[in-house]
Amino acid sequence: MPIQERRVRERRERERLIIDTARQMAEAEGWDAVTTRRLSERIEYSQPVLYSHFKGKDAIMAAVALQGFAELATELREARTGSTDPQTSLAGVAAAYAHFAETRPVLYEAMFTSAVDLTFASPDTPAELQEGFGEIREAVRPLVGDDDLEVRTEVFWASLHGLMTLTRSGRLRREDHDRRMAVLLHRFSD
Amino acid sequence: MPIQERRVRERRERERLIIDTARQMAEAEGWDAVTTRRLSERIEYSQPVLYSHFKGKDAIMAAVALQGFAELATELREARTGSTDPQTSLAGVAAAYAHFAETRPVLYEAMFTSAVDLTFASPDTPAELQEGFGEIREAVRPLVGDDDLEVRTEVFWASLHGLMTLTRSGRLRREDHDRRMAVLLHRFSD
DNA sequence: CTCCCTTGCTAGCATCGCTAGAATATATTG
DNA sequence: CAATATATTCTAGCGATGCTAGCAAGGGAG
Repeated sequence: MPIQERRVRERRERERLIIDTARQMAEAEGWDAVTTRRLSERIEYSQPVLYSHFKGKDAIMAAVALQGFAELATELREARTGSTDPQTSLAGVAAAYAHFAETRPVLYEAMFTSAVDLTFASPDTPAELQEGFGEIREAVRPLVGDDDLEVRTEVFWASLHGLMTLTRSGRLRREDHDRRMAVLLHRFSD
Repeated sequence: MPIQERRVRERRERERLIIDTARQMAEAEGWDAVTTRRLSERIEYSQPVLYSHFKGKDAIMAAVALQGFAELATELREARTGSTDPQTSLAGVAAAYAHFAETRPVLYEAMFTSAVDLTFASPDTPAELQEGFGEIREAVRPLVGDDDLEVRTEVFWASLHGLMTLTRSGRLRREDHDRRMAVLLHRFSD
């Protein structure tokens, strides 16, 4: 019976609509403006349908965050494979990461300062999350070898993350961004 | 007329009471549990008195955050001056920073993930904020000299910050913390 | 045609940050 | 001392929030 199929397809499409609309609203007006009421109004359904798809608002943000992780991973991959020289490759990855955080602040916020229910470093970690970290790791590998690769990657990533969050919250002057990136890259170029 | 003096004194004491109570509640139950209603109940005053002292809930959190910056600064100073060897001194500062973030998560949250209205790197930056940064800078100075001192300090601090925020949100396995700290210190020890 | 079960809706709960305006206490006058 | 003026604090309520119970409509099965 193809009716059932149509149903599940429509349901999937509506779930996608919820995620996309939530993201659009957040990018246009910030996450605070994404209320369940306004979101349900925008998708032209009532509030409770949101809860038939997601456990709550946090779960919707987490779904948007997952999209963000996927996009970040592909952009990091492009940056990494954009050069054969390990130095430039790592610099490209770092720049791509920074560019992502700066140009998609709402996505970055959902990915890191909220969305606590997305587990990391765990067997059931979503693939999108592991990919992004993997790209950074593969960019770091040619420079440091396999010794402490995982740990070094974590520190490099955390440094990038710290730089971007402090920059975005006004803790670091934006005009010195390039100099900070240069220092960071120099520190991690054995 | 000493009556006026008593008044302003009592008012100062009540303001202190608000801040201390807010902090206690946050440390006991998290910031979400610190509502204006519950806070006013705890200090045995009505809600509007909070608004005669602070512009809003954010301002109360900012006041708590300021306490946090002061405490962090003194702990960093103790760690820095605890050793004459530059290496151990910097390691001590880093460990003290990490210890602060881990043992006072609620304070750290108010200081960094919220409290946006506290300006940094600005002439009107509160002294408490500058002191903390200053301690890190003075710990970094013996190792790197005066070249790019400011920028290098910013990167070192951001790395610490990134490590702790990612750890606290479950993005980094806690059991590898010491190894990550070792890597970070090694990276910044010329 | 009737029953049923899925699906979506209306309406409402509890709570939030915040505030207008009444009420109470304190101080300053006649 | 009484009366007015001035702070100060409270009661009550506004407009939101996330979320949910319980009802109505719709299509599929017998």
